[in-house]
Amino acid sequence: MIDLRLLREDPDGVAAALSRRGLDPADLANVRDLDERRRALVAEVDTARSEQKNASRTIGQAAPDERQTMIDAASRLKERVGELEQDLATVEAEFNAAAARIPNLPHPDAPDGVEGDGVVLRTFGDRPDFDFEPRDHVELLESADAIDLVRGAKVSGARFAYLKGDGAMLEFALVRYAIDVAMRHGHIPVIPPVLVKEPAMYGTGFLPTDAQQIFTTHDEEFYLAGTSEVPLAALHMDEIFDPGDLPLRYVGYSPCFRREAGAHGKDTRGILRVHQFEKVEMFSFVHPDDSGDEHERILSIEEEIFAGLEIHAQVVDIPVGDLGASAARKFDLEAWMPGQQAYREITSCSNTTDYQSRRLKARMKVVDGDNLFVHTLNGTAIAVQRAIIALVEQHQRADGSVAVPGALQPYLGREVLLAR
RNA sequence: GGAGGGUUGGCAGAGCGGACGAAUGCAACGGUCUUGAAAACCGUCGUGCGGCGUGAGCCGUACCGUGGGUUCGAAUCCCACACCCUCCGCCA
Repeated sequence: MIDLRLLREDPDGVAAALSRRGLDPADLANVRDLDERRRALVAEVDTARSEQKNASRTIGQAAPDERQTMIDAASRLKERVGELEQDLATVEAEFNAAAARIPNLPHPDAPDGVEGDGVVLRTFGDRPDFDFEPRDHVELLESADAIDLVRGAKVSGARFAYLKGDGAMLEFALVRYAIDVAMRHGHIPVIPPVLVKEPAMYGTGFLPTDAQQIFTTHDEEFYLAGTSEVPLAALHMDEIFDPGDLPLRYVGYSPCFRREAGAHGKDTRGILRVHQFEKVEMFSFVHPDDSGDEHERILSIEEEIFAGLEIHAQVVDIPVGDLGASAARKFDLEAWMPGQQAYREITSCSNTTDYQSRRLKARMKVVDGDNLFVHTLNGTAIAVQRAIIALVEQHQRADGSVAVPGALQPYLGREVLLAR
């Protein structure tokens, strides 16, 4: 949710910022109009209710013979209140629906452009240079029986896979490695629920905008979280932090569910884009002044994790046109994938400023003045399936086996993987 | 799945139709006293929305699990749902 006070005070500034990400100015004008109508009606309702309350208050002590006329008068005021309340409810519902669709204001430093216009800030690690024809992850994993895509499709359909043998063990190792790094940086480990109720989805900004991307249960009582960002953010919904509680940092491990509607025919090979994957996700609640620093901090942890895995990747500043509804700024790590000869997204970290906290009502106590909405940030520590692709493709050897990077060896108890 | 009990401010806990945003205690915060601290005493002490001063403040309104209903008036009465606790069944 954007800041309505800011929209009232500086409508042109807000419109200018949001036009960078392609919002129709008419949508914003509509919200402003509904907000004004809403406020006018609130004043009317409050006044009417005040009159009604005063009228009924005096009835208690009134003499018996006066009571009936007073009750009649109060009844008429009651009707008036009822009518105005209905008008208000209608306008408020319209207003809420319109306001919920306005995305967050982009950070001034976020680059212009749409998907593909990202700015590469830096790269790390060495791009592997093979003296043989590199295989892609499907060949590498299938030939070592570390993955079963055919039976994944038989049981669950397209975009599902079994990880087995070394593939399964690789997941456990990567997850524990990533959690350990995040914990070293003060993040509290969490296994969150992944079936969540509607308020958690609205609160984090995935609804209403990304409805086509989300699985629901048959009775539609639950939504399947597409990332543990959802239950981690909602963990503190409707709460007021003591300033001493912040920063509050978590690292969650959970499966992630995505419909991938509209991605038909895209990335159909292997496990790059699947309906269900596992992810270790960092999440922070911070003082509003600190979110810029926290964003850099989370990004640096991601770089530490992948540098430790000796994976070559680039850091990309994502353009405003490619931001999710709740993000003000986003950095992705894109790893080199020899099987595709391309850099592909393996992590993503976003500063959502006060957009989620405003919807979730996660605030911070302020002694002199209004309580502040905290800022929230999220970032991938390990997206298991994509990390596996980058790892096996970059560290593959001529015989199809994979050299395990030093940092992962203690977790795997092995120096070589996928050997036949 | 069956039976019963519960849900009130940060916590504990009263209130069961008429001035209740809600007694009281604890915690917290400010002050007096003290060399300092404790104790004692005095005061403050929820959140949202709307408005005014847009400065600490003031006014109105809403909120006693959630949503409906009855009533001139609901924390208090009625209905539904959610969650928590206890017991039985099932289960990892």
